[in-house]
Amino acid sequence: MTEPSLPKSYDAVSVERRWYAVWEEKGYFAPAGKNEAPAYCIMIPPPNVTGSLHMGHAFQDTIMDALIRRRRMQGARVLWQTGTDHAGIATQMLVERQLEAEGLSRHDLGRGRFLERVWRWKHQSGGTIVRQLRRLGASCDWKRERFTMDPALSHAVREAFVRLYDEGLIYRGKRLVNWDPVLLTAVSDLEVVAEEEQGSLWHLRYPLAEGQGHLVVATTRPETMLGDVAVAVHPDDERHRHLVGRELLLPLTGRRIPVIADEHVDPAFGTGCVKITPAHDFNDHEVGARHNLPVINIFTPEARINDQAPEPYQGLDRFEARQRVIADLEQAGLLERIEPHRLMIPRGDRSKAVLEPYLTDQWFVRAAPLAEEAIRAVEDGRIRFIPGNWDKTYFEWMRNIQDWCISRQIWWGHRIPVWYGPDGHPFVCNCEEMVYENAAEHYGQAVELTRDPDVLDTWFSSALWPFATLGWPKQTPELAAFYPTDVLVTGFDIIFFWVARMIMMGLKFTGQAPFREVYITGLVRDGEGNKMSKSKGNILDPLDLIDGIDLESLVAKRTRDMMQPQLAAKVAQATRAEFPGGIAAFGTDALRFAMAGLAVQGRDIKLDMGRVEGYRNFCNKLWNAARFVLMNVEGQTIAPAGLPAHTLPDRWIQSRLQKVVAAMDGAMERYRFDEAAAALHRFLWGEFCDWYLEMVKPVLYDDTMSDQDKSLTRRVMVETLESALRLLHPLMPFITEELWQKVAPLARRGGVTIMRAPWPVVDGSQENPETEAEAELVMAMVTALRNVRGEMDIPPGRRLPLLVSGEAERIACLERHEGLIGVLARLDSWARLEGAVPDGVATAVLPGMRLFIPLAGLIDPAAEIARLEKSLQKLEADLARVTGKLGNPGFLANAKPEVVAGEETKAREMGEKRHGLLEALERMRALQRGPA
RNA sequence: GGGCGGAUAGCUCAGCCGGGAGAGCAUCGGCCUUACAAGCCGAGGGUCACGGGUUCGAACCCUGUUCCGCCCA
Repeated sequence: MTEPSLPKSYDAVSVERRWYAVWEEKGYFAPAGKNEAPAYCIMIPPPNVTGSLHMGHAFQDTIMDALIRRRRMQGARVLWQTGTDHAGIATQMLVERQLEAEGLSRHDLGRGRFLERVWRWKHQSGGTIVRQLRRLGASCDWKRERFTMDPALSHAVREAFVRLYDEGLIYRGKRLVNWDPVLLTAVSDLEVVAEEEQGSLWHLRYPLAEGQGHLVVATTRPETMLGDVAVAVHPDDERHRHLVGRELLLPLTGRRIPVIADEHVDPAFGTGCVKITPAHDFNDHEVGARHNLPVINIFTPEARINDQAPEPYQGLDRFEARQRVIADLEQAGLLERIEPHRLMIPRGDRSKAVLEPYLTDQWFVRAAPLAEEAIRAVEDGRIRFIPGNWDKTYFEWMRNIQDWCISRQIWWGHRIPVWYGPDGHPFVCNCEEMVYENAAEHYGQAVELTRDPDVLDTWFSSALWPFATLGWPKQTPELAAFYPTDVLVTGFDIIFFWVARMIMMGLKFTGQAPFREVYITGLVRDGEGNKMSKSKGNILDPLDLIDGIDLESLVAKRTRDMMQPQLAAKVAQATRAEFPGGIAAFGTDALRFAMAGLAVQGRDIKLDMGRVEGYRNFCNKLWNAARFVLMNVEGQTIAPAGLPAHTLPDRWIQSRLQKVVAAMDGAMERYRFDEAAAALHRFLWGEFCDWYLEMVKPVLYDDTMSDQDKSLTRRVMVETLESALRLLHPLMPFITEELWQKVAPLARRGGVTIMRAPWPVVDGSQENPETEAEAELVMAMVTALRNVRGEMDIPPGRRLPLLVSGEAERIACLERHEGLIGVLARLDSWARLEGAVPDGVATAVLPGMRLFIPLAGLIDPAAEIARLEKSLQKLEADLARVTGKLGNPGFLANAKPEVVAGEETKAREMGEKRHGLLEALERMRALQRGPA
């Protein structure tokens, strides 16, 4: 052994920083490999430019990076396309908040200067998340980083718009849309989050216009009565049928409105009479259209009452108006009652403002025609969801798809490429100069044009991401090489927002689905299973798990900038309870391995900190295993390649390595990252460290072993480790690179980085079932002896004598590996049992052999009896089950022959073992009854 | 109301085609054994939510029920 060349424990932080910088600087992330090599491409779901890294990114990016690194090692030309999106509303809100702090609004600056200001923000602060992404070890090609507002992508967006417009797939129309009265923009259906909130159901009396009597309507939004144009009842509703066709006097307005019959009314809800406000309710809008009713808009864009309502209400905010309307109705004796009611309130996903259905001119994508092909692409398997059942969700949405409102009344984003002539005639063009030419041609003279002020939904540009980032609409070599991409890795929460729309746009503009597979991940939740959110104060920052964080900083971080500051104390308390010592630094590799280990398909994952810590320990274990290998190999002779291994441990570990390579490939191909992590963990810790490195010690340290044997073992040891490092690299890039740099030369493997080292392939010539069986017997003997030692409280340092009896081949095996077994089981000596079993022995029964430990002084008969009885009890339960099965004629007749044979073998071995245990028990009992 | 998923050891989760219930963490006992105490050796711990069915045989397949979560309306 030489002086250790590695520190005694693994220090993740220094290693990670160093290697990432090297990789990036040397350009290892860029596509490489020969042109004829297969291409492999993953598009990163572009994170929001205002965002910062969260657990969802850590999870998904780990998976993407693992896929990417493995393919790269397999020799593919690999591109992980990265970038960010411009997050129209979020970014604009952020910059507007900054302006607000300076006492300014965007209108004070004007559109041009405001946009300059946003760009300035982007250049200064927009890179947070991509810097953080690097800390995860993400091997994306930063040289090709894209932003959805880049000139090239903006060009693609305009081009897409124009083409869709020309085909009639984009149109402008006055429609009821979801309107955000705070942000003053329309949003799409998907940006509405409807949640149940406590409200009231107001019962209002509407008097008949002619004669006595009234009718009672129930509403959750009394203020909208100012815009009522009818009251509807169900045509079959006996209670109200006689009123259909009559007129009501709409209170507070003096308007006469009809009572109509409509199937849509639910007679069981409220009073069975529904007020109809077509301008402010999606259902009412349809009812109104069916009955040719007028549409009376009573709101300003800010959701204040406009001049369509009676004067006293004008200018009131919608919530003030509600109070006022109720008060006035009550005064007029028209408020029958108020009951508490839970209802769904639609809020904007960014502003959290209560949204209004609001009638405005907007741009829409006609989605149904695009959806048709997108549905087919999944139906016929061009695109496959993993897990498969997500296709149901996709189909359901696609088959009921609504037109997509793509215009936003904000400034930050891709401005709609439409200009209007003096008479309002629209000119749609990708290029501003051309538009004026077209207009001049249209009008026969040069004219002034006004550009549409709206911008496009950010998701419109994201939908083009897979091909726009590769140069579309130009037919670039990148597009030819990497499109369609191979797999998309993303969360189920954006299947509609993004996945579905990418599929539609990809098919439309390239004729090909943008990816072949879609791996859908679950959400990362906290240890209790709660969704992580700022307001709950349960966010865990991946970087805090990597670098560690002290308690006070964590508390401060979680309670900073809370939307509801009154929750801060609670959050602080919960945080102190959950992380009394803060969070330890686990390192990126441990975090990544945990993410992979938890990545079970079709299920959200609860982040188990114990697991992350366990894998931090695994890193250290690996580190020390490598340290041990290096200590024993550096500066020593290493057998030449090609010389076959011949010791049992060497041949065993080589055979096991083949199994783990195959397991790893299988798991990765099926996107079973949990299995991949488990296979590597089991092999490295459970086999390589626990057994192989221990079995190697007798070889390396025994003076009677030949130099050639030792040099062979050194070679196998270092080769196996080197292969294992390559297998582990996709999940743990940093520690594997650090160790590989030292290990690879000793394993005579060239190359500058493990990133570009070849992916291990199964070598059938090293698979060896006989060796594995022999090793298993050796290990079984060692385990049995350790078990006796542990159960009988025999000090670990005490060397044991051993007597054996049994089948000749078993004993021969012991004889062949006596050195190995002697060291592992700490034997003093062993001998074949001649004659009767001596008194006072502890017994272990293995298939085909019995092990006796004659240590009269150390063996407590009572303890040994207890131990044997426990073992016997367990055995008899199993044996009963097996004999029961074999005694069942149905089983013998129907079960597969190999199953029956297996059960018979089991029964034989168990019977034998039972026999041995009973004999041992009898001997101990005799000893206890009367010492001779 | 429709759809999807979940219920397995104290906790977090595996368990492929039906054939002796597993891992990590936690717990208990013993160890500074010459890579690693972030470690080593050993042990205990499960009515596989509940009922019915199919089968020689069910954690697994079918069916019903309960509870939990998510999505859509």
